[in-house]
Amino acid sequence: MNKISQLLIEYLRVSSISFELDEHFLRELSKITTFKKYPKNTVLVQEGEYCQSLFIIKKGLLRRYTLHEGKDITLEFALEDDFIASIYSIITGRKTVDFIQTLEDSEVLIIQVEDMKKLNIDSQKSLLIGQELRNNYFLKLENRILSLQNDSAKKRYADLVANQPTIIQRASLGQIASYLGMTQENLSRIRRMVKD
Amino acid sequence: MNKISQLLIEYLRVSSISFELDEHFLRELSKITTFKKYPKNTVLVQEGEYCQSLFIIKKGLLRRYTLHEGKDITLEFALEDDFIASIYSIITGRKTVDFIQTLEDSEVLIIQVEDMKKLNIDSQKSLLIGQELRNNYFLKLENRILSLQNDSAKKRYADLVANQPTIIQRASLGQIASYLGMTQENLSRIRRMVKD
DNA sequence: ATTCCTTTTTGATAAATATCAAAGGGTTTG
DNA sequence: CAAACCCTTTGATATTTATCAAAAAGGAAT
Repeated sequence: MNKISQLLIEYLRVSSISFELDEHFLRELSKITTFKKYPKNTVLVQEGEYCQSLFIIKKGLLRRYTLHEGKDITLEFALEDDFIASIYSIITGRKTVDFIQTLEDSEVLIIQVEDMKKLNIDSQKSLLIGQELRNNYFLKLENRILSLQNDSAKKRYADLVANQPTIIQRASLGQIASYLGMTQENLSRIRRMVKD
Repeated sequence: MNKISQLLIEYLRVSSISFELDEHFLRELSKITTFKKYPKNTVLVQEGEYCQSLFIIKKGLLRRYTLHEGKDITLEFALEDDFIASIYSIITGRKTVDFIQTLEDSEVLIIQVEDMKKLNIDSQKSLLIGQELRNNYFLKLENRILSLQNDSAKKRYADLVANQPTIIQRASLGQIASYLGMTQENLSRIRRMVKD
């Protein structure tokens, strides 16, 4: 068993995927998986690219963002044992409208989704995994919508502190503020209020 | 070919599903599909139920909503040839936290997702359909997030008018306002401003 | 039409958030 | 060390949005 299989197994154990994957499947999957290290602030994916890559984060912190009317808007943070991708591009086959960058020195596993079709594996199994990934993602998005739709800026910040406390320390104020749908000045003031 | 098959075929043709379904598949699917009419303001699904139903709307308008801190919050509208469901409950198998109601006299096809497992069909095919439904849904949610995260109330309203103009006429002000994440007083004023 | 009920609009005011400009605090770099 | 840079904080003000209360406008039933 090679290093990449090992890392994949670790990922599957830690992540919310409830699947038991057999050795054969893992061996096949590891064939199309690469392991890479990137320094802080590296842009892995850029607007306008056709991006079918799935990044599984073994170490570090990544961010997906877009330019909405010229402004840099954070769409998503992804920590150790999360994955991140331009799902829009994977689904539609069109050029991505997002960027993905590292916010820290990071180590990732990269899987080209299109390569999965070439594997000698049970296609049903990979469909089921895809289904589970989509399900998890969906639950995240629904919560995010409810929060943006109804909660005050203060509440949204408090929820982020409660649910993803390390992001507060590891990302910049502006990146967090845009993720929460507010200006960085407002977030700065909220943060001060909460501290006291 | 019975009436339900007919309706299913129509749905598949009109909706964004890019699938060609063979007769066998349709015949099987129609076995577990029922057709029902409901008068306006009927609650089809209630918080606390285990709900595995998928509603395909042939006529009318439905709304999914939840009680968030006591307030009625619209999560989704669904028109003719949309589908609507408590996807949370389907995914997690837990009790739903949402309600689904008709806003007009409506006609729907109902499929119990759990029944699909019993069908004598190519399971790969049904996985692929599920995948496509999830993909479409995902794209909707991403747009919704971007809008709630960045746009002003005025812009959110304008986008709704542009993208789902009939909802403006068919749902009540309060239902639309909560969907857009604002108070109904604010929406009332915005609407007046836009008219002039 | 009259009553009753619900929804929408309006008004006055308060609170939340954005904007713009400048100052402060670090860190890196020459 | 000073200069340059980036990020964060602070201040003053404007804008947006929410809140609360009441009036107006529609609909449905009698």
